[in-house]
Amino acid sequence: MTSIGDWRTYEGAALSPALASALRIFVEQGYHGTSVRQIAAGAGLSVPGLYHHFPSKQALLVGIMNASMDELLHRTRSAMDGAGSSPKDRFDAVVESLLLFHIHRRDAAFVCSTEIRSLEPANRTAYIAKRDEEQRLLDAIVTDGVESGVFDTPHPADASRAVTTMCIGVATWYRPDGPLTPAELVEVYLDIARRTVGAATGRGTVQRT
Amino acid sequence: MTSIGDWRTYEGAALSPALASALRIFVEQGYHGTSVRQIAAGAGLSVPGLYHHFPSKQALLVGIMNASMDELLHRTRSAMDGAGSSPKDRFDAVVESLLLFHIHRRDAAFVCSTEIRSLEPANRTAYIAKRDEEQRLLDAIVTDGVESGVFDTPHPADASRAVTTMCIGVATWYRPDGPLTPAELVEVYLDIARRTVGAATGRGTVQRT
Amino acid sequence: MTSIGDWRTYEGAALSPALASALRIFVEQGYHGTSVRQIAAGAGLSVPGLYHHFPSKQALLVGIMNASMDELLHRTRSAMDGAGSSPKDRFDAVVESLLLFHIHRRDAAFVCSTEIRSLEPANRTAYIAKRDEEQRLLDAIVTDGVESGVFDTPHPADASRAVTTMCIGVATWYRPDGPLTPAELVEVYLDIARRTVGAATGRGTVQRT
Amino acid sequence: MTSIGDWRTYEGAALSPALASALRIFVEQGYHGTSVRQIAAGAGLSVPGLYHHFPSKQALLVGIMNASMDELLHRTRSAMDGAGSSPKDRFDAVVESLLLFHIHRRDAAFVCSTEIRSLEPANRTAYIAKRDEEQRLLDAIVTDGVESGVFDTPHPADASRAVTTMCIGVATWYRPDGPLTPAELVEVYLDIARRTVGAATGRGTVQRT
DNA sequence: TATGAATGAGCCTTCATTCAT
DNA sequence: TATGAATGAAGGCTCATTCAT
Repeated sequence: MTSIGDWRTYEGAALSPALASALRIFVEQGYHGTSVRQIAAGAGLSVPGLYHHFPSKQALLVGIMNASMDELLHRTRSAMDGAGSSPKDRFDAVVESLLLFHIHRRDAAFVCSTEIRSLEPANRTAYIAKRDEEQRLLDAIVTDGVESGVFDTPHPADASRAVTTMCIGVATWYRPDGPLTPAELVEVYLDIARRTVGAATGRGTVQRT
Repeated sequence: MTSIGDWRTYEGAALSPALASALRIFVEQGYHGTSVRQIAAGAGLSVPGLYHHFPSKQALLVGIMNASMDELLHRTRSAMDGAGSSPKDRFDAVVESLLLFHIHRRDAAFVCSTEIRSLEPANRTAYIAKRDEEQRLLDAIVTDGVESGVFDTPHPADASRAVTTMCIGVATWYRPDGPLTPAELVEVYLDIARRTVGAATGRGTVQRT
Repeated sequence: MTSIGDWRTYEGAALSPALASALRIFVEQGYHGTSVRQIAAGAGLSVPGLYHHFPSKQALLVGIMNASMDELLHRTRSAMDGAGSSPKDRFDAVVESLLLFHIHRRDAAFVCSTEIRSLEPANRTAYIAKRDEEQRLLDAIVTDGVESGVFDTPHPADASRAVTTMCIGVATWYRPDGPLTPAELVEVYLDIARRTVGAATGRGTVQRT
Repeated sequence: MTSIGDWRTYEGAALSPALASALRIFVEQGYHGTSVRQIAAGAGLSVPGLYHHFPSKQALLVGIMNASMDELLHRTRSAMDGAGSSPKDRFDAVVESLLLFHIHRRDAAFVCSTEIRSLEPANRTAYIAKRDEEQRLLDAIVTDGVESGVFDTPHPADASRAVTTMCIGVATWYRPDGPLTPAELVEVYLDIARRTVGAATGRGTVQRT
């Protein structure tokens, strides 16, 4: 759906009513705190009506989490593809992609980071593979940047994970009606992220001691 | 229990059997995914025996979360008290305190960051007040450091939160049998955290472009 | 379909796909343990497609049980008609008919003896009338044989029922790939049945004490 | 409970209220046609109260069937033990034991013969082993009697099974308020059973052809 | 004719909690 | 203090059946 070039564009998520209802309530009450009856009611369906579309409550969670991670992976790859070969540009693209996703798909991203343990083993394995794939995209760029000298950190893997962690954290606290617009948040966090990996910021804010 | 000076020392947590059992299972299954029967069995108690010590399942969660946040606040204040007045030293002390807590109280910290929504409103309000109090301790130091010129970031509040976020994230992935000892992890993350707020690192690793 | 003379001949049952599917699953799981969805799937139909042919699950059971009992009655009457007037010959004919039916219509016969209680009252009444009619055919022959002195039992009604019971029981345990061919089983059970009603066997195996 | 000598004595079955209720309804509606709610109501319990005593609906069925078969085995062995070494006496004892059981434990016996397929695989295997053990007790006596010349049948195994089948069938139709007292029924069926295996009856009812 | 979609009722089971002993 | 027994409410899920298309 998202082709190269529009990885920055978010319109209303295309979740089915059932998934959208499940997502809404999972965010507020968690997977185990949510009843199928609530999900059905939120989707304007009877319980068997809900089961007509999804075979189980677990399938709803899997549907949300896999669709989200697939979208994130797709967008991140698009961002990388459009960013050229410079590690700095590629780093910026991936971080921006992470940030925009966690801003505009806040609920889904929150559930993704919160309900991994609620996935049944096979589903968890599959999901984690995708999540790790996403993490490796950033890892490779950071390693590349350090090796080519444009990044400067003695702990590329830890720095990469720290960047991911803080971007994921955005889904926990960001509010559209808060003080930061998405663009402002991206600017702020890009600055922080670049520092984390030792990419000099445009304004040269870090001096030698 | 923890007096000034030993905020770095962690021994076996002093949770009662009931709280310890609840914590263990909450980590794996979440609050709503855990039954009172499981908790009682894990504590070697009958169900009414458990209710003799705690009046409800919610009380167990409150007990875990409040005790944890109290301990963190206490340790962090001890760390600050022993760090003198330099913003850099105070920053390092608070970050190290955060890291050690999320390493050594990993399960409790994980539940604290995961189950806020499972708290009943009054309990949630009280807990969030403590959590914000902890956050403000770091915020004040960062602001102070920026104003006094030893830190350099245009976004002190966001940087402070980012540092907290990445420290909290440690509880999600740290394993005692992993590649990093607690001391090594502290060193790595202190480096990352200092960069985030523009505190020059000891080795002057970042140059101007 | 079965005319006088071929009451011994069994070819593939002429059940419709829906009835055949229902029968197959009723045998394994019982009427109440079988869902309409399973029946439809087994018949290669959608659920509404199944309802196009049969108005209810109950109608499927009625269809199986009535068709089976009608077939048995028809075959038994054909057997009697071809057996002449001797009570011994008539007895043998009816017993053989019972046996062949419970061998070749094993599944249907099993359901007939097992699911009477699953019939709604009106259907049950109608079915039991047929079943009793079948039983009376044998009862009359036994009584006749006793009165005419060719059978010797002080309990004709009980003996007749015992014979029926053991023949019905064949449907429970007979396996086409077991040690007995249908013809052998008929021979064995005819011997047993004759003894039951005191019809001297061909080999005069029983002596006075 | 039943010691040698009182295998003929039946007093009120010692089933717990839950098992008694389950049995009563299983007889009328079958296992799958019976709801746990009905069983609980019939036992004067709430549904969780029922589950306090039995962990599942299946456990109720297993409880009924295993207890019944255990009782039958025990009574049959007692009957054999008290019957001396003569095959005729031993045969009579086992058949009488079978008959009395199917008269006085009619409901349980009916469920035993009807709900085997409702047992989960492991439970079914265990139950069938007991049932076969019971059958082998009679098989051995018949074989013994044929070998020693007091019984006369060319098909001892089939005759033995036929006897068992007709005794089991008693549970299907016997009514305490019917025309036969238990003692009369035993007399009638003992006569029929003896004929089946070619044991001469006391009154010499069968002649040579 | 055939089916995707739907539903009220009910399934077995478990929940957090209580209370008599 | 500790527990066997109990319960109203709710859990996830499936039932036989219907209907618009």
